[in-house]
Amino acid sequence: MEKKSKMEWHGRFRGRGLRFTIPRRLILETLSSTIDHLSAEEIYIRVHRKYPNVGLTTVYRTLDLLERMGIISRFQFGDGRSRFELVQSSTKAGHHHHLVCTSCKQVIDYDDFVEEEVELLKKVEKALAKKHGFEINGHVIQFYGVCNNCQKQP
Amino acid sequence: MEKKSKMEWHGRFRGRGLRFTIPRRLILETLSSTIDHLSAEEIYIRVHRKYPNVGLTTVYRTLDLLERMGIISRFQFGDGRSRFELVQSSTKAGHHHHLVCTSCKQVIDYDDFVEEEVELLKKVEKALAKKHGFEINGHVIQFYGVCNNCQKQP
DNA sequence: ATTCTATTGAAAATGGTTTTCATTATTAAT
DNA sequence: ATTAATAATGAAAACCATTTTCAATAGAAT
Repeated sequence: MEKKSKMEWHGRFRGRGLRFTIPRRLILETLSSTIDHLSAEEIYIRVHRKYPNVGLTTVYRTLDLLERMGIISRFQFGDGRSRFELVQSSTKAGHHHHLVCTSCKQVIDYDDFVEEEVELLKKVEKALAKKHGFEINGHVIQFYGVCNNCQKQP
Repeated sequence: MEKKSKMEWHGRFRGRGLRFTIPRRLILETLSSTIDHLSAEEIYIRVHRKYPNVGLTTVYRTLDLLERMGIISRFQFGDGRSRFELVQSSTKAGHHHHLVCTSCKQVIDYDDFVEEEVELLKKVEKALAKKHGFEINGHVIQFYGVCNNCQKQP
């Protein structure tokens, strides 16, 4: 599994004439080994612990690249920074949507109704793609609210 | 309609011990008179044209306030700045969702399937609110893709 | 008109992200 | 393996949307 995805990744890079470097591998491994929604800086810190001569700049550049390659998704939850996770294709297990507390910024992944949501979204996506000539390759569903804990403390 | 909403707004401010000042009125009028998703700076420019001694700081502060009051919604389409529109309650006409071109950043409002979407979302919202103890007060549905025009030019 | 205090504008500070540029490292060819 | 070509990197500086600070101003109740 480790090996397999490593080779998969390597192939996706080489296929585009890109190099599968150490920083790129470490960033992908970091994202693979957590369910959290990490920010660029959080990824930098974790990568940096294992391999101290990786710079924050490279993390930003790599995240942009991975997003353009369709390997990771970028989310904005309202705390002023982008957060990233490995793409969970909406047709596969693991795909989820987000519930965000606008007060403490915590994010809960939910998948309770994702099948239903995705089913509808696929229909909408198809219609919108046709109507507006778009090539659609992603979606976001997010609920915003105030979590249990934040409701108590004013 | 102009007068009516002006009085309505005035009431909502006074009800919270807030003042309905000239900058606040102008910002609300600006948002009322467009269907665009304006950024803080775009709002500032428009307000500034009519009333040059309104500062950008005040625009930011007012937008934060209006969002907290539930009068406007903030969206992040990925171009690095927040964009705002008057709240269109999901139960009322005018409510729409967004289709975003990740290349040129254009945003298309669509309402083709919004009734269906909102119906499902209400069900999900209720379940999530109960399950996680959230008080949910908003949602985002966005599709991301590449528009007709951007597909042509590499 | 006066008082109280919410609100404001200007300037400075903040903080996430991007750019610049000289250096390094990966790959394909030798 | 070496080498040549160039993709990728790190550090520092630049960038830019947003926030903070603070003294001055202006709503609203009296």
